[in-house]
Amino acid sequence: MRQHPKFQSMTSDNNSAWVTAADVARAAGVSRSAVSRTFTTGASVSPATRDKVQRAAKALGYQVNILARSMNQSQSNLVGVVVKGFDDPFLQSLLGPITHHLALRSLAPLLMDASEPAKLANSLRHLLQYRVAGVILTSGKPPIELAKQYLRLRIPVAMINRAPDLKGVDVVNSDHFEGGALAARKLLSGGARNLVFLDAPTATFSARRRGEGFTASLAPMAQAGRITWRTVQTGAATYATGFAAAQTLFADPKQRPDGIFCVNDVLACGLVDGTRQLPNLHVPQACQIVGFDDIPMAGLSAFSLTTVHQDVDALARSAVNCLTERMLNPGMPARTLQIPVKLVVRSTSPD
Amino acid sequence: MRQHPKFQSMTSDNNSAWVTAADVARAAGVSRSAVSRTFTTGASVSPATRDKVQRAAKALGYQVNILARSMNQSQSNLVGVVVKGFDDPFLQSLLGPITHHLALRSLAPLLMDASEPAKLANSLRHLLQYRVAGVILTSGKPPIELAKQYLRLRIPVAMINRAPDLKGVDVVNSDHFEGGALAARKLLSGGARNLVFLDAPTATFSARRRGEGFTASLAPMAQAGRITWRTVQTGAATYATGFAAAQTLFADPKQRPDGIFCVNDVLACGLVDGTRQLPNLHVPQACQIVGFDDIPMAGLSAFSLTTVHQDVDALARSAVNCLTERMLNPGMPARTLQIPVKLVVRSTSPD
DNA sequence: GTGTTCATTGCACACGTGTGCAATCTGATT
DNA sequence: AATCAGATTGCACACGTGTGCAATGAACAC
Repeated sequence: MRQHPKFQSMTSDNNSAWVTAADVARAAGVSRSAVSRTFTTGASVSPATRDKVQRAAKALGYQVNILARSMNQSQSNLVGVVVKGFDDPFLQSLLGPITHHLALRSLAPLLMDASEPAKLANSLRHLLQYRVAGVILTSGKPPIELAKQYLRLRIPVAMINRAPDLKGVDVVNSDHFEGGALAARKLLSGGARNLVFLDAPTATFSARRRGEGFTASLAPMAQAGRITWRTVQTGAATYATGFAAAQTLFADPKQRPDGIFCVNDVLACGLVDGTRQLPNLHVPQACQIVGFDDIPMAGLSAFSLTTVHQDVDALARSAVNCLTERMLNPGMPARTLQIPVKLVVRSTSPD
Repeated sequence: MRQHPKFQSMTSDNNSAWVTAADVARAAGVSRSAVSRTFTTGASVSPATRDKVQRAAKALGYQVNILARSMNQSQSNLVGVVVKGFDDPFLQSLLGPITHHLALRSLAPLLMDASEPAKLANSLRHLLQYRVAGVILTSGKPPIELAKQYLRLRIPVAMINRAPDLKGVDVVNSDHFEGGALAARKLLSGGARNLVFLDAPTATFSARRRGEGFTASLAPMAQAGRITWRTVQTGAATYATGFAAAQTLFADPKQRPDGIFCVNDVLACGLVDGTRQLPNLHVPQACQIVGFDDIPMAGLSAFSLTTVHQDVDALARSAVNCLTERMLNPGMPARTLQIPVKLVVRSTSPD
């Protein structure tokens, strides 16, 4: 409820609760501009007035109104963070670093859920209303017409682990291909000769690259006839699916795999758990298992999974970097960054 | 970089990119007020003009500037969500529902990390700058002087699973006491006679209540000398700690517990895993284990943990409810809500 | 035809801030 | 002492929106 002008004098002294720069100025005996400049980095204020202002501000409990500041320069310091649901452990582990690196640049994350694809467009529209300074997409292909709008408005967009198919959008990816290759080489050096790539039907860019890296490293020996390998499609990439896969993978005694590369850790952990139920099947002696992501669960002694580690901190840092650099220089050509991965050897593979 | 007035006519036609209500008004041939009213629920606009405006808005890609709206009514529709780090699986599972229920009321979560206690005060100060419509605290005791400031500014604050020791702040808690009692009764009915409450040193309100409920339910039989029980303090409440606890708990063959209540699931899962390494110790035959929280990991077949389920959706919904009600009626007396818990029986207890 | 009620519309002000411009002040140099 | 350069300050405008108030117009009853 806005105050009518004629009543304003009655309420301006207190009550309205929110302390404004004008209040501080009055208390400190300076102009409102001085207050503004005190709280603006790089502005010209004498030490004396700055001191007076800060003293008064502290006494009154003044906080700069970021909304007003944002409107004035017609851009907020909010960054939209779009996630697909909150169930995926890997995306969860991305959230902390993103928040951290945004905070380092005094940006704040505005969380948006786009679990259903239809929601994504709405999320992006909502973010537009907040005049976000940028957007980090951890999933979902942005609707093309909205992407153009973002581009036209010069709002930086950065995507993590997504296909670099959108012009003008920075992409930060783990080196999924190399990760797949690492997994393949580890399995081979561990003695595996009948290999399986356990894949899920959601054919994401990351998953595809992992598979490509895996099979590329297998190709020479496969062509020489020294190993066999096949891809097994599961249901959704869940723990339960991985658990169930143990049954089917080892059902045929004549065709038992001795090395399995899972497209991600959730699937792999389920598989490890599932193999425990099977008689005479010791991991890693009878069969090695390698996962991907290195989510916290993979490190637990219940699974102790050998896996390909994604550097979530570097992913987050690079994405935020892309945003801030593009904020300063909107015309900058789009980049595609590769973040190195590394193999973490635990108990589901020898050594 | 703001445009100088004399150049404005050169740029106003396009370029500035952001479409304002004035642009829409011009295109639709109506006043700017009409545009504003079209996008304000409950305002008075004729169907004819509303239609013209919406058509023009769509054509120009107009999005209401929420920052400007917020400033005008001197309150944003951002809600601060303060979490302590992003590692705790239970808090992670709270994030989704909170976002969801906020979105239902067209509020957006502004994430703030307060992993170090010192950060908490800063987080709350930052939120003040955003003129947040409310704050949800999932951890950390708010500094008393800042709390007063929030109270004075009539900013609703809701806490989840915290001690209701702050006046004027709504608190939503799971019924930890009853949860502890449920665990005790389950263990007793399963035949346990030498009980242990596995606690962590972080003496949070939730943990204390769980312990109190547990011991209260044990008291009668303990006084009758029919059972024994003790509290065992571990290190930090982590998986590794729980894993290690298995060794020490069963070290003395003369004093082996046959029923253990863990203060949370992470600890319990570690313990379950740890007991697997011990010879001749079958869960649940030799020893039952009950956890608390029902985090996703507890349901995995690797642990299949009997545990006390917290209704995260109800917790989130209630917290958001408290906020919105208090936004409408700031003077409302503070409430303390109890959310029922329920026992989820899995494989670490009989039946 | 006249008077009355009510929905609709436009004007203008307010929200709280950053900042260009001109005026003023400070201190050093000639 | 006079001059000048540079630092500091205040004024006023702009950011984009919501809304009270008065004016306009339509619909309706007599």
